[in-house]
Amino acid sequence: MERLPIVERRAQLIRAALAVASRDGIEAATVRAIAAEAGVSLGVVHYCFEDKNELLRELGDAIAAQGVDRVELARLARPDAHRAIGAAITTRWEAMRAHRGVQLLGFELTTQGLRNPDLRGVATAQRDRNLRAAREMLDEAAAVANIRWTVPIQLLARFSVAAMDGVVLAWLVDDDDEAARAALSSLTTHLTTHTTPSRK
Amino acid sequence: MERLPIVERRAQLIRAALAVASRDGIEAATVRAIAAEAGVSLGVVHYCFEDKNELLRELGDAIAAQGVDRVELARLARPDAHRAIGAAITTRWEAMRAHRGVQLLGFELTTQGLRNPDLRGVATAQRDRNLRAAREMLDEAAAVANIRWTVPIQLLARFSVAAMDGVVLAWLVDDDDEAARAALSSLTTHLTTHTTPSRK
DNA sequence: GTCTATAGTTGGATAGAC
DNA sequence: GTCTATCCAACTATAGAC
Repeated sequence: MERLPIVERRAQLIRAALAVASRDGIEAATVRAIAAEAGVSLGVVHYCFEDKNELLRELGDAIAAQGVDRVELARLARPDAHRAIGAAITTRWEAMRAHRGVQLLGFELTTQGLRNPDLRGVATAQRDRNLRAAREMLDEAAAVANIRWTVPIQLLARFSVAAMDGVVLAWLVDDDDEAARAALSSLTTHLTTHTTPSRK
Repeated sequence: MERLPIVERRAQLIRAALAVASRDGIEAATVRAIAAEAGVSLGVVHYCFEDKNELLRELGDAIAAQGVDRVELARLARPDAHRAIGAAITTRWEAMRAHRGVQLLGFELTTQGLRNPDLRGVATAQRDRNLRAAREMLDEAAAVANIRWTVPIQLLARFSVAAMDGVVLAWLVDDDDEAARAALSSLTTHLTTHTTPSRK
C-alpha cells in the first residue's frame, strides 16, 4: 500500500465515508466498512481520526459543502419574478434529485446530530449552510428580475428551506417526481406574492 | 413477575419502546433497553415478537396513531378562511411541539424505513396518515369557514405536510418557536390564497 | 506509516431449566 | 410463560510487530 501524507489520507477516507454512507446508510458506515471502501486497514482510520465522531463531523462538512453549487441565473430570458424564482428553485431541485442517497444521508446526519451531543454541530452547520444558500438564491433572483422582497428575506429563506426539506423528504418516501415538482411550483408562486418591482 | 396475555404484553412492550426511543433515540432502543424499560427479561421480548423489526413496525404504527387527534374547529368565533386555517394549523403545531422526542423519533423511523426494506412500510404508513390528516384538516376548515378550495385538495394536503415536516425539522435543530410560528403563519396565508367563498 | 492481532463492548437471538 | 445462561456476530479502539 502506498504511503500518503495524513491530510490526503483523511480526504480519501472522508470520500470513502461519503460513498458508503450515501449508498448504504449511516448505520452501515462503520469504521470497518469505510476502511474497506478506501482499501486501507482498520487501524489506519483510527490513526487518522481521533474517533468515529470526528470522522462523521468531517463527513457532515463534506456533504454540506457539495450541496451549494452556486445557481447561475444570469442567462435567463425575460426574467420576470416568477420565472427567476422558479428557475432558481428548479435548478436546486434538480441538483438534489440527482443524488438521492446524499439527500437521505443529510436527514440521517441531522437526526444523529440531534441525539448525539458530539455531533450537534453537524445539524446546525447544515442548517446554516442551507439558510445561507437560500438567502443568496433569493438575493440573486431579486437582482436578476429587478424586484425586491416585501417581507424580511430571513423569513422567506427559512420558509423556503423548510418547504424544500419537506418536499425532498416526501419525495424520498414516495419517489413521486410530479408531485414534488407541483409542490415546488406552489412554493414558487408563494414566494412571488412577496415581491414588488424595485425602483431604480 | 405477573403473567400477562401475550397481547397485553405486546402492548406494554410497544409502550416501553416508544418511551425509550422518543427519549434516547432509535439507536438506543435496543431489545435489551426496551426489556429493561418494561421491567421484563430479555427473552420475553423475543417471545412476543418475531424479531426486532416486527417490534419497530408496531412502534411505527403506535407513533402514527397518536399523532392524529382530531382537530376541533367547530367553536371558532367569526370563522373566516384565514382564521379557520390558522386555527387548524396552530392546533396541530401545538400538539407536535408538546412531544419533541416523538417528532424526532418520527424522522428517525422514516429514515430507517428508507434504508431497511423490512421497515419500508413504516415510512409509507406515516406518510399516508399525515396526508389523510392534512386532507381532513383542510376539509374541515373549508366546511367551518364556508369556503372551497380552488386547487385539488390532494395537492394542498401534500404541500401542507411537506411544509409542516420542514418547519418541525428546523425547529428540532434550532428550537426557535418564534421562527416556527412565523413560518406556519406564512403557510396559512399561502393556503388562504387558494380559497374562494362557496355558494350555498 | 502501516499492518496484524486482539482487547473489550454491545448487539440480536436461542436453549433449556423452572 | 418466564427466567438465566449462553452463543455468536459486529462494533470501536488500542497495542505492538514490522
